[in-house]
Amino acid sequence: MSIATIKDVARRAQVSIKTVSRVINQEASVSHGTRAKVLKAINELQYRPDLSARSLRSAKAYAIGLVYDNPNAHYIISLQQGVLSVCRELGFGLQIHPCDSTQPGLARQLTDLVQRSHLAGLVLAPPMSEDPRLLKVLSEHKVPLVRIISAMEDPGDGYASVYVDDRDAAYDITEHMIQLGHTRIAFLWGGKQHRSSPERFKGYESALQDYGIEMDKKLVVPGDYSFDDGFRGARKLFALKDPPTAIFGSNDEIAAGVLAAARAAGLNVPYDLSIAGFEDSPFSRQSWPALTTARQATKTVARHAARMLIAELQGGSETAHNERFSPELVVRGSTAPPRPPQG
Amino acid sequence: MSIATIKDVARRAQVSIKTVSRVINQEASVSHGTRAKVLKAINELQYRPDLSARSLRSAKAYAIGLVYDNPNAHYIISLQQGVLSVCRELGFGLQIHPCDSTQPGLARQLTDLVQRSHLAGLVLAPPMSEDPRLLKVLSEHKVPLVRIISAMEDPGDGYASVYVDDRDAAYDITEHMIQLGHTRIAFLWGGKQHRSSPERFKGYESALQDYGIEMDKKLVVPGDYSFDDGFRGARKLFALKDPPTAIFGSNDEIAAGVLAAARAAGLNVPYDLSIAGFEDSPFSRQSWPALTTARQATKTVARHAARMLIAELQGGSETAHNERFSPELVVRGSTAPPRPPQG
DNA sequence: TAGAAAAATGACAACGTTGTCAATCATGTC
DNA sequence: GACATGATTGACAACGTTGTCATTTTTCTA
Repeated sequence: MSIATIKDVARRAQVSIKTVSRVINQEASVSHGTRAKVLKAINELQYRPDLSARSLRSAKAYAIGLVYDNPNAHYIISLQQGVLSVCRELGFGLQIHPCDSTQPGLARQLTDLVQRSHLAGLVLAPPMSEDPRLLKVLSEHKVPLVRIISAMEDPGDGYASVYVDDRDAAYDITEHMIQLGHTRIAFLWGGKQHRSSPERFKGYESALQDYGIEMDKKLVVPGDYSFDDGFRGARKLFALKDPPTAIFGSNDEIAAGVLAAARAAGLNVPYDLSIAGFEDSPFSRQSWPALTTARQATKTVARHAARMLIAELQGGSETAHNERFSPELVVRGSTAPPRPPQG
Repeated sequence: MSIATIKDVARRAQVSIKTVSRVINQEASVSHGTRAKVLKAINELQYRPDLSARSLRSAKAYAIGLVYDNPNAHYIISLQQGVLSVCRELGFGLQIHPCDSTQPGLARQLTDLVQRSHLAGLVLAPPMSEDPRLLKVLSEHKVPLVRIISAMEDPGDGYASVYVDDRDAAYDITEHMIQLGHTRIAFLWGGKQHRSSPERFKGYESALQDYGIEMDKKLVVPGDYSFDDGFRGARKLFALKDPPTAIFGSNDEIAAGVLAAARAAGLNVPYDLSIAGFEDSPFSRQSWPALTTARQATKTVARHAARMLIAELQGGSETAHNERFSPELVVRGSTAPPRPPQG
């Protein structure tokens, strides 16, 4: 049994190939009877249109690309799931493109990808979505795209974006700790490459400010979005004369490092030390105690990004509108009121 | 600036399009001078061959598919990374295809995928790789594929496979606990859908046997590859009159559940209870104590699977040879000798 | 140096689909 | 019943590439 083409269907249904094409593409002006005949033939032959031929001939595109560079498995899978769910819904294909954001030829690589694979456009995850130079090149090549970003004021050459309000959520987490009674709250920074890092810091900063707590610079530690930096940062903090009673790690992985360091130091979390993360990764649910964190809803965010991209292509609306998501505070067992002063 | 095609290159290099095609495809019999001229033109025009046109015309395929249904983010990312690294090396594209292994039309869906997207073949992850009915249909449709499996004797219709020796590794883990001095070692099962579950159990079983330890059926608990089942299973075990001193969870997620249950019950891991998992997921490294586990090297496995698939296509060797990987025991802080009997 | 073999090159069809445009058919109007 | 109108259908080119096969050029042999 060989593979059926549109010609085979046309022959069997006794119509022209163009008519079959019309039925497949749900174009108007096909009579009821003809459509039925064609559908019957398609069914009998188990015909499926060839994607290469289709995208070769047609100006329309039938796939989008998802571009990311992020070592975080859970985040990426969520992105993929979100984008893919929309793609399946709307009959689009998905081309994943993990890459190295620091690689020099990246812009070129992406324009090539779009061109060679006839992609309708790209969904860009951080940190690529926040790289002005990259965006400029893509814009010059007129590559349609939607950005997933974490800072509102981020310049984007007029590109549509899905904005995840990290600052707001970081504020909530800090506020939560303050309301528990903490005043010595440490902050562990995430990677400098990500726009989300300063955003989360700003949220932390302004919560302290709003509650009249002066920021102690010794409690603010630089680092990357990694377990090891969390571990190391926590040890530095423990060694202080006046150590913090709460630590806010810029993401769950950092918080995991802090948790490990706390346990290694014999500290009882949350009674000796409160810990919060950011992301609502599986780790945050499965650790003991489970981590207080901010739920990012990455899947939903990705879904919206994909939908916006496709809508933009089809509707052709020139107004690059943005959408905003605010991660939601999730309180779990890793945060509690500080121990009352010994006496 | 519009997009350059092979014609533009041919015109600029003053040769026929066929010659350009030959240069691109690195065919023999192109003179040195001509090749240089063509390459120059390609460079100047930033020409990149169109993948649709290429795969439409040519019988060769330029992409493979990766099929999985697995809720485990880390596992999937590793698979993707492994397969993708080979694809990039050899100039292939990758089509990911997450799916539901229990869905009725799956076989059809996969043959469609291969046909419509001109895929050269598929890499099948568990549990699809272990479903005889699915394999039968794919075999009938002559879909080239390589399976990633966890049981040697698994029938596969002559398909090549990469075999991960879960039984062996489970034996090692159990042996490790026995050598620490444990005799009451519990086993928490993984999902029934996965062939790996009975394999891991068999490894556990035969280690006990080899060391002359009689298996206590009360210490063997059914479940799925999930945190919750680990948590619940552990609580059941703790409630026994004579509880285990060590628990072997069929994967790291189960072990995470056990760890949480232990902490909730006030048990000190590893001194009151040893715990081991399976997979070497990030969790196992980041929990406290870090989990003793078996490193699956999924990335390497995936890389080999992809390489085998592509080699099979190109070499056309009919002998479906298999490859075997044995996960490696990783001893971390979650296992220790049992407490000496209280006196 | 003629002739043969081998290497290099090109003309053209073909892959399976959709776009363009013309042709045919059905329907309604007077 | 002739004509206009709009709905339905089909013939054919085109998308950008590679496969086939013929032709030209170069190299080797005697």
